[in-house]
Amino acid sequence: MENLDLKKAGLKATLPRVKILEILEKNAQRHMSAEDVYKTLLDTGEDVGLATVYRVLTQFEAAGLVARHHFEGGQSVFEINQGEHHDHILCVSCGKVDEFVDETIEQRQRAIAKKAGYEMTDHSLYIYGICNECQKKA
Amino acid sequence: MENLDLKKAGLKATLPRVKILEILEKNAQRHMSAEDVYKTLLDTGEDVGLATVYRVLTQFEAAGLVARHHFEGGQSVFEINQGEHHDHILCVSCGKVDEFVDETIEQRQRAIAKKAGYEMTDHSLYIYGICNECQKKA
DNA sequence: TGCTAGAATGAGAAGCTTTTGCATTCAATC
DNA sequence: GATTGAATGCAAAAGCTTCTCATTCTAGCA
Ligand SMILES: [Mn+2]
Ligand SMILES: [Mn+2]
Ligand SMILES: [Zn+2]
Ligand SMILES: [Zn+2]
Repeated sequence: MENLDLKKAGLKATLPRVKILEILEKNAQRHMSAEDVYKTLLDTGEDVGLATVYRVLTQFEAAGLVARHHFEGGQSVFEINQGEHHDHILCVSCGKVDEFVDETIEQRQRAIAKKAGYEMTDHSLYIYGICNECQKKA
Repeated sequence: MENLDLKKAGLKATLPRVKILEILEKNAQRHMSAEDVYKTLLDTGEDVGLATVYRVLTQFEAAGLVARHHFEGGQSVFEINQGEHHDHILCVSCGKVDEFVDETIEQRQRAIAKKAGYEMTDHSLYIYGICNECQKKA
């Protein structure tokens, strides 16, 4: 029940918020731009404004419900926050996105931050390359 | 002599290109946005258009003369490409930027890409945190 | 269940960064 | 110094995101 998650996050259970959370949970596409979410809403027959999609996604981010990523090439993309942190590897040719967790890297990052005198708050790591299928095509 | 670098890169030694390369080499600020470069040009009395700054920086990037980074929060920033690749750690409070190289992380990234079936072309790693000075202020 | 107050929404305008079109200017070569 | 294609400047436009404000809706309570 999405309403509970929203309540827990201190957000009123409005129709746009419920629907957007639903879309992100349904996971048709794990990483979606605001525009993607907006189009999905329209396809579903929901009449929600794009501005609201942006507002809601930002609120979800602040509430910790979703994570925002900045993949190369422009728009922010969002994904529902379930389970633990992970990083991404992307195909620059077809746009495929894979996820990974590497504890060694996480550790090194913490060490680097500490050594540089920073109190680490966040980090972002993207690996870009050509995926298997795209290599074959070339 | 900037002209040589430009020639080597297959670029005509035009005034905008020479001046922009100069600015990036002079290193007043290691990581500059197009706007930063533009303002510096104006301050120097050079009458170069912002569009040209963008065009030139993109050409420099393609030629390998500069690296483009996407720090959190908007504009692309550029830095002259001297020496080897490095990654960045940024203060989310004052904007300070530090650089680091970690061979362990570089290695792990290559391993991850390989394992995922990607031919790695690039990667970007940003660590965000609160720097020493900003911690004291808080 | 009906009301009310305040929060949330939709539509469009606006904001920012970056790119593009085009007439003009310039760098390189002869 | 003249020639020619490349480079530039300006203004317009594009793309993504945020903001404004009148209207609608949710939550809480009578
Ligand atoms: Mn992900
Ligand atoms: Mn750097
Ligand atoms: Zn691919
Ligand atoms: Zn700081």
